[in-house]
Amino acid sequence: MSIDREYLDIKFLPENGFVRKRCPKCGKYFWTADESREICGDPPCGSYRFIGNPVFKKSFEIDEMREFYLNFFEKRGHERIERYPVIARWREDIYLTIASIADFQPFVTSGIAPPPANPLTISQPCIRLDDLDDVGRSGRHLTLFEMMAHHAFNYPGKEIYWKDETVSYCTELLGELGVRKEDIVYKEEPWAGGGNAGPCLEAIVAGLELATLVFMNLVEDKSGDIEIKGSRYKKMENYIVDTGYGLERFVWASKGTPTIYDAIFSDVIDMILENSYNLLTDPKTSKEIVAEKFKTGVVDEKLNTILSLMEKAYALADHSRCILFMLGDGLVPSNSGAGYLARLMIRRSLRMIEELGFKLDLFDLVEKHYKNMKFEFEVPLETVREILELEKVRYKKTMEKGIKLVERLVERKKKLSKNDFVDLYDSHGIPAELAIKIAKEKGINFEIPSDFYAELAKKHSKAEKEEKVFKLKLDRYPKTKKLFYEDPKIFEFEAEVLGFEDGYVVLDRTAFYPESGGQESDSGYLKVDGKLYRVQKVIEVDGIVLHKVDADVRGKVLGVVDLERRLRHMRHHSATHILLYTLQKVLGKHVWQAGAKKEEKKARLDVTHFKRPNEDEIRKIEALANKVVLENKQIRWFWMDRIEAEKKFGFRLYQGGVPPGREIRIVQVGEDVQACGGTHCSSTGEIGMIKVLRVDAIQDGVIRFEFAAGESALEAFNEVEKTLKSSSEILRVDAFQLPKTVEKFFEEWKEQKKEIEKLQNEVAELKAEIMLKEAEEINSMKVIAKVLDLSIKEMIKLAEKLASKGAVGILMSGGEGKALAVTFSGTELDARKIFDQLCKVAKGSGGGKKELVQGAVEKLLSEEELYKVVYDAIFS
RNA sequence: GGGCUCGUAGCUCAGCGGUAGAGCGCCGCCUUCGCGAGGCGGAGGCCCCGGGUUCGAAUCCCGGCGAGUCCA
Repeated sequence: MSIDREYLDIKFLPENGFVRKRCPKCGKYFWTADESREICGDPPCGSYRFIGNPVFKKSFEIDEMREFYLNFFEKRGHERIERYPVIARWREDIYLTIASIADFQPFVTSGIAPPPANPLTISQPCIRLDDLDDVGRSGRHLTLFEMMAHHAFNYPGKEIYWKDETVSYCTELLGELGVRKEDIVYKEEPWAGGGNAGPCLEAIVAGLELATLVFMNLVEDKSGDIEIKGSRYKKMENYIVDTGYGLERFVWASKGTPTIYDAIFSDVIDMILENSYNLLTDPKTSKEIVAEKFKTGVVDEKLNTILSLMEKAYALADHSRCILFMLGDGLVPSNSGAGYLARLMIRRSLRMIEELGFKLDLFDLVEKHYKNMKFEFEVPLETVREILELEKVRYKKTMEKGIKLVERLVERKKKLSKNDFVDLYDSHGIPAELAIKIAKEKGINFEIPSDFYAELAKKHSKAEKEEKVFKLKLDRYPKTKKLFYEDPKIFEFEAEVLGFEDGYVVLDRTAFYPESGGQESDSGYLKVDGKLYRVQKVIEVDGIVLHKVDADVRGKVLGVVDLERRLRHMRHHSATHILLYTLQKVLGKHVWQAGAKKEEKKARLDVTHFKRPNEDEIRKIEALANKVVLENKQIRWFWMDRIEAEKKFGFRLYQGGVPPGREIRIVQVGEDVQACGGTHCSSTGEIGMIKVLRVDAIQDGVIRFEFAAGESALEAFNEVEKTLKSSSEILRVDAFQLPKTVEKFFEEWKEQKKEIEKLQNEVAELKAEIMLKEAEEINSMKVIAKVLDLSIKEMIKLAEKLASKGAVGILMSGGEGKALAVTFSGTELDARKIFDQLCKVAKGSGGGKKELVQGAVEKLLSEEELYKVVYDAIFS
């Protein structure tokens, strides 16, 4: 069925008096029960008609509206589901939760895993930063909004409900709120997102799109036969009701306020207006000006300043709400990755606070939202405060530095090029507007170059990286049986060779652990007919384990895993779980794994945290981790249904990434629970001990812990001890005296260096005086030509003194395979000319200035020869 | 994940192949009844670290460490 025809089989619509029309303005089809309606009414084909004229029979607050909605669907057989975090931990393809359906992609929507309930209803907070610039200005854009939804997941042979019921629910819900069906427009608008697509009806009331009813039955496929918004899709076996009802829009429609912001967080807006120095009018007047704009679309020029500030106040109210969810759900601000989105929002807010002259803190607004919203967050408000405080300090520092930079630039160049503007923003974080303001204060006026933003965009548009694919055809092999999952302590096994592909042996079963989850692969050997073949590397592709071996082995083999290496990996892997658990305990719930690697000699764990832990914290972390080791807790692993595991343990499971499939492997180390495919010790005691080796900030917001467990820890200790010992032997002091001794030596070294310089200076002065006395005089110039045994530095010093006393000449000293030379002149004669003359006699090169030249020549000359060079230079 | 910028005196920075500099701060002296201010003098540098190129590197190239910033 073509996508256009997908709408024709919805019986509910014609049965209830809806007719299909085509909008003459936008050319799109829509359904209406009002026979006189000609246009779809969706802006720009129509305008908002509910402002000052609410469309519901009563006005709702956010909490009431949400409860009304969820209750409506609960009464109709849907199970209510708790919200998911706004940071999409269960997804690898997006950072933020952008829709309620995102909660169930990709495993539920693709049919691999069952939904947590079916049908279900939820109100999911979502963050979208695509229209960031419109927030505050348009009156309707938000960065964070709640998408209320009901979802039904249909499978072949098991349908819950489909299009008819969905449209019927929507009509009924709106009816209960007081909207006549004649006032609803269902507009046809194909939908696509997150790898899925399908036909969709937008429910529009009084010009406002209140809900989107998506009938998701397509999946992205390069060879698919349906094209939507530039991508190709094919039909899915299962089909899903994916609805989205904008909670904030419902509240807005129920109140009819000038903007959506006034409807949902008016008290936060009041807090901003009442505390902003730059908004000189009283809040009431300011609001009336805005109301006027949205009612008539016309604004008095003189009020533009107030309007622009009001837009900022609205945006700030919005941003602070978004920040609360970002930080509350555990996002740590950073200069890269998902954390940058948090920093972006915080910086925008801080800028607006400055522009408004808001005298309270960003945190005060965040706290106000927190108190209003009654949401639960994993990260405590106190941590949010600390993070915001740090970000504020950082921002101020950047701005101060930037302002000085612009001032210097303007003073020196007296102008700013387009490149300067681009560079200031891109490399130093100074927006063009600010640069212009600073330049103005310096008395120089600029405009933002017209193509400034285009230039920025150009700098950042780069070709997409190519996909890395393993080219081998492995379809014909069955998935390898993984013995290490049955027992991680199987180190010898018998297996059958199934094939040999490009240097890799495929077995029917294996105890070799392939590289994954940051754990390096096993090594060992395969024994065939008494011959040994080294297994150098083990990888896994689509469930098939590949063993890198030099020879094409066949038949039955005995596999022997390198025991020592594997045990070390297991200790490091179990230790990683303990360390992460400890870090979350000591530093807080915002700590998430950002990467990990387990090797033979050491392991490393990267986690999100907003500042470098101090020495005390590190020792505390280390001590607690070792306590878990000493308690010798049991380590267990088991397979579990993915959705059930998520329900029971939360998304904290997905520290090391999101494993595919319906069932996931859970590893429990003491109190810590994670989804993990690695091999582990059977109890924490087997780890022996955990020693933190070093702690680095690999980027803002990400801290790297390098550590060693078991015998590797011992080796690490030995390494340090060895270094300490050899150092202390050199200095002939006890190791404990090293810091004091080294400091003493360093100080002495510095002092002596100074002393030597002083003495050299004095010596040069004396020598210069003697030489001057002995100098020959030609054309009333004192000429000196000497062969000495001095370093280049000493000669330069000497030459400088001679030149300053008005002499000219050459100093020369032997070097390895060459001769060092310095020419100098305290007269009109150019020392470079003397050096050029010198090079005519002995090949060499050098350079300097008129008074002093240094360089080297091929051979050492005699003093007579040098005199001649100087004469020639004088008389040529 | 990718791009860009920066590491030089206690601080803010200049220098960008040819003997390490400025302003502020610090110390001493002069001027003053004293303070402020001014004048004169001085101390204070592994020019982030390690390689390379070069007769010569703070300066150019490569690698590392540290800081900052923008984009996805």
